[in-house]
Amino acid sequence: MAQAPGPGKQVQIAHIATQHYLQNKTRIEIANETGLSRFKVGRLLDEAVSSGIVKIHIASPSGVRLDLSVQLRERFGLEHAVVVDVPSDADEVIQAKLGSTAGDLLREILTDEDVLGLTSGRTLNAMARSLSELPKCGVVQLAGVAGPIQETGLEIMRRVSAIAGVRPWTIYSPLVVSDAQAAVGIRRQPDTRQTFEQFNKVTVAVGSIGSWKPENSQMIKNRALDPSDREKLLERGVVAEFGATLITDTGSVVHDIDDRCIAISEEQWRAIPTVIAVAGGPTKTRAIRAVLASGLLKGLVTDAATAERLLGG
Amino acid sequence: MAQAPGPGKQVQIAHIATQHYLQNKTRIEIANETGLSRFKVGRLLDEAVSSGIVKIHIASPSGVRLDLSVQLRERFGLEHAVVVDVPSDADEVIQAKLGSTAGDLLREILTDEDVLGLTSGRTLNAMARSLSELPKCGVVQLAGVAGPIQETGLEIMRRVSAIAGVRPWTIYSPLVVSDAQAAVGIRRQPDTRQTFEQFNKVTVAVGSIGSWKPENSQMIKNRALDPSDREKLLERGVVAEFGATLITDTGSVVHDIDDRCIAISEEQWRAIPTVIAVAGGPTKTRAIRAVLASGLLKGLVTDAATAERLLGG
DNA sequence: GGAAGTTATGCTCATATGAGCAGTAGATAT
DNA sequence: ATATCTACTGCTCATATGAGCATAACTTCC
Repeated sequence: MAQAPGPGKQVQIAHIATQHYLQNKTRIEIANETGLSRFKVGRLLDEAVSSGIVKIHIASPSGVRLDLSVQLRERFGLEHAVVVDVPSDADEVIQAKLGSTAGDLLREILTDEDVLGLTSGRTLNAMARSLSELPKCGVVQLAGVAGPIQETGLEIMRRVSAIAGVRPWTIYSPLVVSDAQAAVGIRRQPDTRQTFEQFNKVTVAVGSIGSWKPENSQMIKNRALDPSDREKLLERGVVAEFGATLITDTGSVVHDIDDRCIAISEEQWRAIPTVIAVAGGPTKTRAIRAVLASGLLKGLVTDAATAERLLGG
Repeated sequence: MAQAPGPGKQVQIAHIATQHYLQNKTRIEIANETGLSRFKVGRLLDEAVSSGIVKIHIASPSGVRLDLSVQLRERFGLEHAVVVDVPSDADEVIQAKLGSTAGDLLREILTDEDVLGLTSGRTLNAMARSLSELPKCGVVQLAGVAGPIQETGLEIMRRVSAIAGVRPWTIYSPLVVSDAQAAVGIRRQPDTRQTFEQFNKVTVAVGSIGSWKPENSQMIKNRALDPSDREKLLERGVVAEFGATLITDTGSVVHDIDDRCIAISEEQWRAIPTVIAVAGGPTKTRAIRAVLASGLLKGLVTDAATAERLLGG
């Protein structure tokens, strides 16, 4: 019956493992130097790993949590998952870090043949602020203005298109309006109509996620949604919004107010090859999980604590 | 000009490295699954290691410091080097741990075709106490009694030979005597003479190391050595003793009192295929280094702090 | 826009390695 | 001491991999 190896054998294994794993010697070279057969060297190397003498792990030398990123990507079937450590749980700090990370990811992904679509939000504002260069790609606003005027999609659009060196396709409208008729009127305006016509050309889209439960969203605060609207939507199970697309815990899309939103539709999201959400923090976890469940996403940029909650649940 | 990879590429590398190093997939399997060439997968795996994304290290799951053991073995050209952590720097604690580790090593190494030679000392006494089984090998005492009666080679000999199930070859004599004539007389006694005749049959020897500078030695306290003897030997550069073999910092053996010692000679040590010293602690480091420099040793059992001092200096 | 320099890719062929197997060695039971 | 069982070793042959090279792609300079 096999026992735990004694100290002498452990040191022998460690010595052979050092030569192979740290000094890149082949099993045959090690066999020649030690007088053992290459089969025996192979078995000792297998034992080095199975016994825990050799430890191999994925480190994160640059601040990107590669271990969590790989797990997130496999768990949720994503093409891009980037998880970063953040220095604090404050929303502003998380948004700044996620924004700059998303900017780094975009610089890697985009070519001048892409058309970039953007929603609004503070995280995307932070991303826009961190960017210093982009290829000369198209830039399209995917949704009307959700929040207060100093953090609007307009500012994001201005910055990003200036860096890319192109004219932006913008939407001078709120995200939600009072009724469907008003929305029809807005969509009919020439500039807005032309921007909407660009939606089917978008190849890479980046959006932030709004949380309805717990409430951490610019859209839910929009005055065009009165308290009874909100109540109804919450009763229908809405916990998240992505652009103006409302999503429940199970990933179902709620279409109740589609006709009065000035934004990309669910169907149009699904037609874009690469859709990346940038979101994090304790209050956003449920909403992120809901959007992941919807199948809309091909990518996610988030913080480590959120990734752990997503992976743990 | 090559830059640090962006987050997307880092995650790609981490994903491929996870599949290869942690899930044991071949480069060809990974290439098939990712659509990359096997050459590209190979290059990314190389980059995973060179960039620090993959970390491989030698761990010590069992308490034997394998990393230090391998370094000691390579640095000093030893066949056996075993380094263990000890819970404290107290001599008794170090001796107990080193003794039990030496016992584990002996159990691994010895067969019933070996003849085991032993010196005396508290560390070997601890080793003898830790043993619970040995093969039926010969057991030979290599040196007379150096220290106080309750920690003599006699006790070690009794225990070890009882465990091995054999009659021991003993030496009922002090390690050093007053003059060469007395030594001749002692060596002429039948039992002692027969034990000396066994020295050339010893295949594995284990000894502790006495330190003369700083003073931590049973031998130096022996009354047969008067103060002027000690003074002279210290002036000759003696810093260590192994059995009764006196050694300087450069590894030279001092033969001044060989003729009045009842112990194995330097020449006889050198004829033994496997010689292992068991010693540690702050006061023994210089002495251990000296004995290593002598070339007498094929093995060493020591503690981690001592190993670090030996490797650092 | 074209030339020159640099970086990256996929290839060939020799070498390294793995998996299943037959034979040997060691351990246990009688 | 012998028989039986278990563990270990070295082998064959198919597959995996590496190193140097030629070619392609990309970047920089004019």
